[in-house]
Amino acid sequence: MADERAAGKAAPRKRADARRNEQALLDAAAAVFVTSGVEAPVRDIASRAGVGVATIYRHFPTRADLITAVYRHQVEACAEAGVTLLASDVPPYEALGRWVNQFVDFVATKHGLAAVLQSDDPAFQSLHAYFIDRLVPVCADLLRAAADAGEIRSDIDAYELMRGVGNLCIGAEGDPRYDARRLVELLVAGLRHKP
Amino acid sequence: MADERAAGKAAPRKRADARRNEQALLDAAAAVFVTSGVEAPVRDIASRAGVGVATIYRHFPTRADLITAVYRHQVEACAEAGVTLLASDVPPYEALGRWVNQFVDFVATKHGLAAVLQSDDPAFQSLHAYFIDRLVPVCADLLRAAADAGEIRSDIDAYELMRGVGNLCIGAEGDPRYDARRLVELLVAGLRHKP
DNA sequence: TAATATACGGAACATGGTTCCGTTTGACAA
DNA sequence: TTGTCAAACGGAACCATGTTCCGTATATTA
Repeated sequence: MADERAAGKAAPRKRADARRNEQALLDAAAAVFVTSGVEAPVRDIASRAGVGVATIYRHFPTRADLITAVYRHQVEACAEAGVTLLASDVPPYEALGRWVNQFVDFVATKHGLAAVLQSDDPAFQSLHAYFIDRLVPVCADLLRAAADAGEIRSDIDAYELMRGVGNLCIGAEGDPRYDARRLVELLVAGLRHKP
Repeated sequence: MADERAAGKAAPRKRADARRNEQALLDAAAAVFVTSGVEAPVRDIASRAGVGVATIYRHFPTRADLITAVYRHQVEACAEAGVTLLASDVPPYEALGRWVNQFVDFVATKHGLAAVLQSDDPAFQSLHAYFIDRLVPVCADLLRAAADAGEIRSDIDAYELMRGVGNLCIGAEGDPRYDARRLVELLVAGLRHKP
């Protein structure tokens, strides 16, 4: 957060139009993501924001940066919710289950987000990394607590679980026969079977 | 299988070069899929087969048709293995588990196949449909047998389970920290928890 | 108000799927 | 064997999308 000051140089104030456009882009992207999914054409986002395409790249060097920026708040909220749950008096396994459900509710409602999170397209690597960096430690804590309490098996890695849950969210929209929540519940229930 | 004869008109024998090219394309596609994944550029497949790109579309109207053709044998084998397992004296839940593992071994080793199976790109819809049509009924039988034997809960649909398993296979290659087999085991283990 | 760095827009480029069209060729009959 | 022609072919052309470049416009500050 204090990165630029830490670098020792006073942060040169951005031009007003630049700040305005950045916000317009975030708003436009958020709106377009809702209707067309996170893989919507860049041009759509640009025109919705009333700017040229280059302006997107000027503010968000990679597509992943834009997506990250749009969802940053929610990812942070999710991470914090995990910490809160862990500190609460909810039993560890239930805390884990609730937190995972919250994560699923977040991801599964963002059209295409889950797919892009697991995509091996290098353009999305940093997005994947951000989610992993931010959420895996939280998940690990919840997982450890439940394991320590003897409620679940202890041979599953938090990274692996997060990937699995993320994968289960793929295509969760638009197919009434597929309910990601139910499958994630199944997966989490599987944790209770000690090997 | 007897479709063209059923239509009443004698099947006009294809030209020799056409048959030759079709086979060359299947071979080339199989080889390219191994090295570059099923989303390899069409041009790569064409040049590997020594034909022009249009020849691909002439033989396989959609990309999905090509992929289907390449993997048809293995999908059939998988379906038949399920039938065999069901008829064997392996206990139903174990039969289900074994069959699912076999499916995972198949899908998770085909780079990009799992992702494409769940893609909402209409170009791949028929591929998705083929897998579903062929495998869901088999899965349903195995699932029902296990449920009837009281070994698992009975509120999970075969379609949903197959989608879940397929999803868990996404990105299974190239990430040593993610083992699709282990997660699928977890999911299947979750079936034993009666709700 | 003038000078300049900053930011901008849209054209241009790269890549990949798909279609079109003029040319080639296999099959068959004379 | 050769002539005919529908079948099949190759690759250029077309379209969509991500990304970069460059000439222009403008916010800022002196």
